[in-house]
Amino acid sequence: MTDSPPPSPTSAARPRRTQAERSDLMRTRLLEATLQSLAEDGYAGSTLSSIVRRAGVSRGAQVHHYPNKQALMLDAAEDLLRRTYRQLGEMLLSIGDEDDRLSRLVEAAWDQVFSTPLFNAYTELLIASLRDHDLADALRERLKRVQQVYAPAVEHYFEPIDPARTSKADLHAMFVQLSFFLVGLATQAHLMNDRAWIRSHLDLWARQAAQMMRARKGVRLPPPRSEAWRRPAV
Amino acid sequence: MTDSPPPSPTSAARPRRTQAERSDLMRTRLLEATLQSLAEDGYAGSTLSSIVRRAGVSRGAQVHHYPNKQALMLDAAEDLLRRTYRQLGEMLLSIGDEDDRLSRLVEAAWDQVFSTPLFNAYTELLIASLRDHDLADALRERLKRVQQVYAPAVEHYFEPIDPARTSKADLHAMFVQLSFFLVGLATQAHLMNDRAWIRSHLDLWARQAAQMMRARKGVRLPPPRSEAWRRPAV
DNA sequence: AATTTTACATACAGTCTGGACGGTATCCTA
DNA sequence: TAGGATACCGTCCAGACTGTATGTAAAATT
Repeated sequence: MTDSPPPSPTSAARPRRTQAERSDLMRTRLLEATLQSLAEDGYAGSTLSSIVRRAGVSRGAQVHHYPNKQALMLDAAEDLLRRTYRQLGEMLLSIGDEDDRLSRLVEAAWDQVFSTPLFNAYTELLIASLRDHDLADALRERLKRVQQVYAPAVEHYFEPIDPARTSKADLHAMFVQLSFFLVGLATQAHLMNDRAWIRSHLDLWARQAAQMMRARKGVRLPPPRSEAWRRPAV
Repeated sequence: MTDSPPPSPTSAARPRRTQAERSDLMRTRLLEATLQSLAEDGYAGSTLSSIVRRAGVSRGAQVHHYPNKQALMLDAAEDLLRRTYRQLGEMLLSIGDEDDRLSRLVEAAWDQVFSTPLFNAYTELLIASLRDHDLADALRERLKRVQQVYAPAVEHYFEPIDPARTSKADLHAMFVQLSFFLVGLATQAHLMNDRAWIRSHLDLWARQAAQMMRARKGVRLPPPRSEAWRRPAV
């Protein structure tokens, strides 16, 4: 996958870029600025003018790549979910193989994903999707992908304590529930000015989940990566 | 607390309204329209023009009672939380004294509060408060009140199964967690097109909570109402 | 090297928003 | 019942936002 700079060895002193390079770079800058803007200024506050200003490009560049605001937002949502996707994967890999895997996981999820500014952008898109059905479709579609990464890892790392009482479906449901809890927390954490308080709630969830499931013994390898994992884009 | 209509017995054929009556009615109409608009059109979509149109009043009336948009929104938030406050109270009273009080409660909370359009308005205000600090202050303040209604009811209706393992604080925390879960659900339910799926998640929470707590036996009276309950306004 | 296509820039048009203002109707008080 | 206060109305205005139209440079194609 290492692409060596082909025919032109004087790439250092080359101001010439291929069209695709120019486009890619421009799109990247626009998406980055859009997500930052969403996180900082919210959905309504993210006007095209402000995004372009933030990205340091002209208004014309944006309109060239994205014919209207919705197109930009859709692509930004796409990009955001792909990032979150990767981030959740890295988070899963970062948790060790100790017995307190549950509490480690929930804390890592909060620290590395749900409490980050980037996740604020997701929240904004989420609320906006209540009324923008195209956006809702895009989010729904991508959300399935994220769950595909999530799901196999659950069974890889955890098992029911009492299989008679707790089904595998329950196990998965627990983590879906966790994600909802974390989303709810993310939208209201700014009203609860206590950091330790949040910790204690994360811990409570872990203790509570520990009554239904436990970490599998001797699991040292990371979970199998789903097909969708590697695919770079749609 | 029953206020008898005082000196004027000919109130039926009286087109004259007192100034206070006029103001109250106007404010009520504006707040009602604002909350409806928040729920249907979102925070950004709730412009003064649209609100005024929805309320069927003039632009001047609004500006007379609320000098700027923020004032209107703050009062609307106030009103919304007071309504939610009452609604949660009624919900608590509506649950019976059977043993499945837990699952009844979580379903009632979802059906009667968190899944309603009115709660959408709350969601909008919540996200808006991420950037509007005045709004955040107002919400934070009022949220405490709601929790004051919530808290005593918890201990009134439920008790830990194993007091050695589950503290009263844990009990309360469980319900805080429930509310966060429900908020998270409310913001994403439109992406999960399955009604039964939601039910099953509510049920899972109840089953899970049932491992830590149980309904107190023989509790037939409603919980003691906190001071804040009756107070009509700030 | 000429020409076509793509990437980017600037200027402008139409719409909408929030707030201000001048005027009128209704109510209260003395 | 007269005069002041309060409630309400309709319009105007400056700013901002989105989308479009037009122009220029850079790259690709022939």
